[in-house]
Amino acid sequence: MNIYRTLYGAYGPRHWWPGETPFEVMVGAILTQNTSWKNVEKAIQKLKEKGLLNPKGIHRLKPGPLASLIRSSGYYRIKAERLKTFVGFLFEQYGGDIKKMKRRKFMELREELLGVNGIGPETADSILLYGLQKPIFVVDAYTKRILSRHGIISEGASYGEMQNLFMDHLPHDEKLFNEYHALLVHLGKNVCKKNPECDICPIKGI
DNA sequence: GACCAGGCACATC
DNA sequence: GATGTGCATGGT
Repeated sequence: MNIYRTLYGAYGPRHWWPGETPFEVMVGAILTQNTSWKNVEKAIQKLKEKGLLNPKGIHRLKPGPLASLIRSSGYYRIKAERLKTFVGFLFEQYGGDIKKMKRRKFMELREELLGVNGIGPETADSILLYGLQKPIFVVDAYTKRILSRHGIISEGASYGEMQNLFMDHLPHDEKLFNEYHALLVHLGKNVCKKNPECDICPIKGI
């Protein structure tokens, strides 16, 4: 919590995860797997231009054409399949209705998502937190790097261990989890990269 | 021309 | 359970 307060004091609210709709956030969560957000934005933009950035639009597209639209996000063939699989799940279980999905108990939904091929823990948690406003903490490469570099966790720590570290010590508040993770990403992107020695890192020594 | 970026599945031991 | 590999574009 001290780290959170320090980061918030340094950078203020980040208003994070760009995306006009929950579905857009979910698509972004899959496309950004091991990929820079800039490349994902271009792919999202293409889908938008074609009016296909909605469950029906993706559902009707064939993998080939979908792959060429999302080419800029890398791994485009496998990601086209993953989007198709996810949207297939959305229609199969929830009739293609995000609102219906949102009404599901979220820890049970999390298990369902993890069962979908192409959705791992980070993607599932991003969908839940940033797409559906559920109180779950998202761990990503930035989070892991920052925690291990400051000696808060060991390098080999698992996803669950890192997630529990936050969730065991913080109130389960969606807004807090959202903001906290966003601040960690901001720190990772804008500070750690330029200062690998951590001299100017605001959370040094906390 | 390396190296990296908001992972995941799958094979193998 | 741990470790290794394929997937692919675009920026530095």
